[in-house]
Amino acid sequence: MKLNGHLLTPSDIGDVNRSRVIQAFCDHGPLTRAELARMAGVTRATIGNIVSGLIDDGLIAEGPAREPNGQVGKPGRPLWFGPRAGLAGAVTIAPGSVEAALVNARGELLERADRTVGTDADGKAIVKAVASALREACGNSRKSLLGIGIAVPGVCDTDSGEVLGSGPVPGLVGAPLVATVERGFRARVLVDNDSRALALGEKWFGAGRGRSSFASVQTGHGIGVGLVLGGAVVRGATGSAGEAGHTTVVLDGERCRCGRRGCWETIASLGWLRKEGTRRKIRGASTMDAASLADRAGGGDDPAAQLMHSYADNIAVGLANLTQMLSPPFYIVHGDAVGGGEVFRALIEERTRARVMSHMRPTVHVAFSELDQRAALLGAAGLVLSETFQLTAT
Amino acid sequence: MKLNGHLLTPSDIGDVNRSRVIQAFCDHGPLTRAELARMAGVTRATIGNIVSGLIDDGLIAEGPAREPNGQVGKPGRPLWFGPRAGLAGAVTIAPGSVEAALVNARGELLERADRTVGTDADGKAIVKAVASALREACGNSRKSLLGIGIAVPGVCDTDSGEVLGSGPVPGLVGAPLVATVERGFRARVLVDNDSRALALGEKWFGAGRGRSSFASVQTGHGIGVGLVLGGAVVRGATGSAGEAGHTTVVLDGERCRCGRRGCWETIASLGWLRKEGTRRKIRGASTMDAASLADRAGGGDDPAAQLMHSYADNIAVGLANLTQMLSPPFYIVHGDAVGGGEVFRALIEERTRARVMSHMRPTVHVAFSELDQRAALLGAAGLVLSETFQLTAT
DNA sequence: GGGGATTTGTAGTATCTACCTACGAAACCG
DNA sequence: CGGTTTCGTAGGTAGATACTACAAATCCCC
Repeated sequence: MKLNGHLLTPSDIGDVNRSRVIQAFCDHGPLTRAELARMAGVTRATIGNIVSGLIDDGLIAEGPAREPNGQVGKPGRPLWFGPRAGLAGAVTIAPGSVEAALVNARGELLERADRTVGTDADGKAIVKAVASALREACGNSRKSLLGIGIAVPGVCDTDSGEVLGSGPVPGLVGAPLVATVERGFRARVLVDNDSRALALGEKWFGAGRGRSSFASVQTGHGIGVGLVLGGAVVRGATGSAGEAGHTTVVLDGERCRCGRRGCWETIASLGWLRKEGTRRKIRGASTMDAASLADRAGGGDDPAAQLMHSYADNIAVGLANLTQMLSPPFYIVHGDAVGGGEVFRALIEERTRARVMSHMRPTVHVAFSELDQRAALLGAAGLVLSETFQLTAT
Repeated sequence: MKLNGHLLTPSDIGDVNRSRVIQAFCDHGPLTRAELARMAGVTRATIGNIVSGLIDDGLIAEGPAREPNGQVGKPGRPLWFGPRAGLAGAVTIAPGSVEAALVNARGELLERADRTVGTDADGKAIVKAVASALREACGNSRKSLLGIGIAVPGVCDTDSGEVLGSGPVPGLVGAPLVATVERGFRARVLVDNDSRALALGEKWFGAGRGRSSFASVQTGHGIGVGLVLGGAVVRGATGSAGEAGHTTVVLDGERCRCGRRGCWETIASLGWLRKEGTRRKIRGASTMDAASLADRAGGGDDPAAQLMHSYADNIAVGLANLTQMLSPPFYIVHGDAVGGGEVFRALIEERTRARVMSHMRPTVHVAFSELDQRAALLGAAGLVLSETFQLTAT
């Protein structure tokens, strides 16, 4: 029986304020003390005290004075993360492969390493590959890591560090992933679902910067959602939130690979696209994706254009449901759909707006992620940053 | 451009800690300083300082010393809200009627008043009825109100105080509700959607006490959801979150009153129940509800039992979708379904578990609200408490 | 009946933090 | 070169909890 997460102590307010300043650096890039003070509505002296702590820790460094730009007054000294500040180890695990990286607080990937494993690899083999790739990417920086983040395709409980279920990489379930890496690197190790990691990547390094609420949507073979509400990612009981791909949108619809019927995935995944393309007798449907579909639709292929419309509309069904339920004002789409380009993005946005109640239409905005293939690794690093610099919402 | 909601100041930590202590009193009832200190993991001296501020404000009072109960040591003095502490005005607006009450921090309804208005009343008439009912319920306590909370059926933006849309009470849209009441009572006035208000009522005075995340589900003619995640209610952009009744669960299903197709409401509302009952040729279907259905099913009426099963299963479709998406560990059901009693509750819980992925089944718990007809008014009061005692999540 | 043990609530001091005011430093302008 | 503007910093003040020590109230046991 605890009182909501203990009480605040005077030194907590320092931690919180330092965290907020750090987030401001992530959101806005280099800033002078005076700029920070104006943003926060406090005096320059206060900001000076706060950043002096960060400078002592080596997280923040003074850049060279900005060249005079015609503005009167003493020019400010820009502050930002040093190139080796806020180092985090980042790992992504996918069927058949493991990737690791060393990421700094600027969101730069300083080192990368990957390993291939058998698609039917057991937990031991995967953990070994993770440790090996991490050693290659982060070995020299082991001492200065804030932590190591691991993004896993499947359900996992970040608090306990357990992987509870993973369709794509069954060997991971129950594997001593966190414990082993923690022992080997003597660093804090955090594991999370890959869709949520993508959301955290966007929050720290992408289009989610400065937004307190948004949804990140992974498309492709499966659909997963990472929700950020009030600045924090929603994990749910035992980390099982975000299985949006397996929400029912067609009661008594097609059988889904999860065993249930009419899941969103059954009408909005690559699997559906290819099957539907085949049914509509479109050439090359069995290897089709959003990119090739958009190409052909743009080239005047009418059946392709119609199929693209259906694909966007089916994706919009789930986005609309999310909007009705939670009304996050912003969607960041990852994965296959991004290949469809601006035309496809606009189509998804338009169809989503059409599918929500009229008064919330103006609030719907759909963007495609610009983090490309770095997204997953940045997400794993974001996991570490979010845990290290915990922000108490106002 | 602001730094996330300003920085924390030393005096903020007092506010936060006082708020947390207040929430502890709501969650656990009367507590001594020593009990609070143990819960919070701080010394008794610290708690003594915190509560002394609350005692000075008149919010908390020392009760009579507990009678010695065989435990050694000096007996503690229980502290709790005084009977006239934390007074809030509470208003609920429904088609044809307005209800107001004076509620204290204990969750007791000290005064009540109601007014009837025409179902086609315009904004002016409704606002007048609200003011009149409030004067009767809270007139004498006007000076000591923390604020006034108003629960409205429809979409409303709590920040701006605007009612943006209301199917049941169209006259409210755009009415100067908040401004008028604020002027008349010189108190802070907060308006929110009724489903979210129910959630806040449960959070402060019901089964939501002490839970950081849960979902409150209103059943009956329409379906609305109030989500509490991390201690805060989810409002979404312009307050439009919670329209779960209008999420698509049957693609291309029946036309819904909202104009779209296959909304959850089309298969899980009283309207569906009565139509389906008629279709199945069940006597008295046109006025049937969960209570009468459960009665007849319990009396051995097989068609009724089957219909009840379908009703529960259809409600479970939406709860399962919520679970897949957000995995709140706890559902508190209000409205018509509560009439179905324990049998119906167990049925909904069982069907929801059957409809979610296997690993999250143990996390699903469905409860019926025990706040009965007070729920809405307590929710309106909870709105005031939540705004007054803002809690920063850990 | 009385001493010891246990628990409760309250002083007083130390520590942490942001706030406020004032000041030197560095640029622009005329 | 002086005036103006802006930037960063130093010193004192105020608010809050942490810690230690102490008086008070009850039970237990001899």
